[in-house]
Amino acid sequence: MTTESQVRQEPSLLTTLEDLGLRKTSARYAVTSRIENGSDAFTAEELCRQLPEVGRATVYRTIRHLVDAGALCKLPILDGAPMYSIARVEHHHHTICSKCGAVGEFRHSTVERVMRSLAKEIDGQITGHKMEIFITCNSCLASESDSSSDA
Amino acid sequence: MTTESQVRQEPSLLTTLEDLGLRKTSARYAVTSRIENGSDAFTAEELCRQLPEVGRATVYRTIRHLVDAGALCKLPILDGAPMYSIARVEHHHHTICSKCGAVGEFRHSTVERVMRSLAKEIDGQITGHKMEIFITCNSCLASESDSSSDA
DNA sequence: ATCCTAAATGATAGTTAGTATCAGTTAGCA
DNA sequence: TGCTAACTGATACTAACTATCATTTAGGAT
Ligand SMILES: [Zn+2]
Ligand SMILES: [Zn+2]
Ligand SMILES: [Zn+2]
Ligand SMILES: [Zn+2]
Repeated sequence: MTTESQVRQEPSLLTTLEDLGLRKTSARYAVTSRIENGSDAFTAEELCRQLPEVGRATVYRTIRHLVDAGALCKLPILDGAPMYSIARVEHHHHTICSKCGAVGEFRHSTVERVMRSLAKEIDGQITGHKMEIFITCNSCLASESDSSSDA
Repeated sequence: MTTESQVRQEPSLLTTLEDLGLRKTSARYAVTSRIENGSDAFTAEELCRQLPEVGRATVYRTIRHLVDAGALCKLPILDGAPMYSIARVEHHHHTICSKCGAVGEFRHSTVERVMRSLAKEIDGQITGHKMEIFITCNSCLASESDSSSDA
């Protein structure tokens, strides 16, 4: 009856920081809860704006800790500041809506299998990979068809 | 006898710019030939340093034209300025050596096929994808095994 | 060949995104 | 309750661009 889902409660980002041996401060509480309560991917500057009571340096430092710990993904959106999103699954890839910037996470064994098979084709030793799928998300598709019906 | 390779000569980056309706200037000649004669991927700032006679704004502008035209790839190396490399194949992906930054290009139909099959799994409409494989390149592997033999 | 003009250049100033410094504050432990 | 290393945040700084604009130039017209 003591299933894994009961034992392992969702670890908050603040807990992640504690587990790194870092102190539980009010600034860190503010940053991590803002990230967890926010609905989507965000940039460092956005977070700074949303948390004027926390110093910029602290916001950036906290993000860096979380990225290093693997609790946040850093997504390089070309032309502009990188976005961050909570890493919910260990190894995964991202979908990014080119219209609205919504970020999704996915994992598919086929992708991983193909990666392994590429080892033969590629010179040197593979140490990792990254992949982003660019999409127009459903809500952007919906609003697109709205405006096209006006024309 | 008039094979395609004879008709279609390797289009230089300067020609790419001309084809965009841009003028053939000495600054553009300097930038494009430096890129073509350089051996590997480069950053914008590197190019500026190598071409002190060309204004920074012009270097950046020229790079942007070439990226827009698809003649250069812009690679987001996390933490730092993006690197650029000449796009030799239409659609392709990159290998990046984490040790020395060497950039390679590859294309494999399996990857593209998997992408198409992912359409079912993913919400929204796929518009494109990107993929980077991180490697330790052969020359970095060689120098690694050198130093380990010292220990 | 020379003139004309829009295109291009490059010095400089400005912006954005992030890092370093460091005096003051605070968490967590004794 | 006090101690001290960890942490904070104001400020200054740097890196990587981007905007401005007076000056120069490519390339077509004559
Ligand atoms: Zn969207
Ligand atoms: Zn993967
Ligand atoms: Zn290498
Ligand atoms: Zn592809």
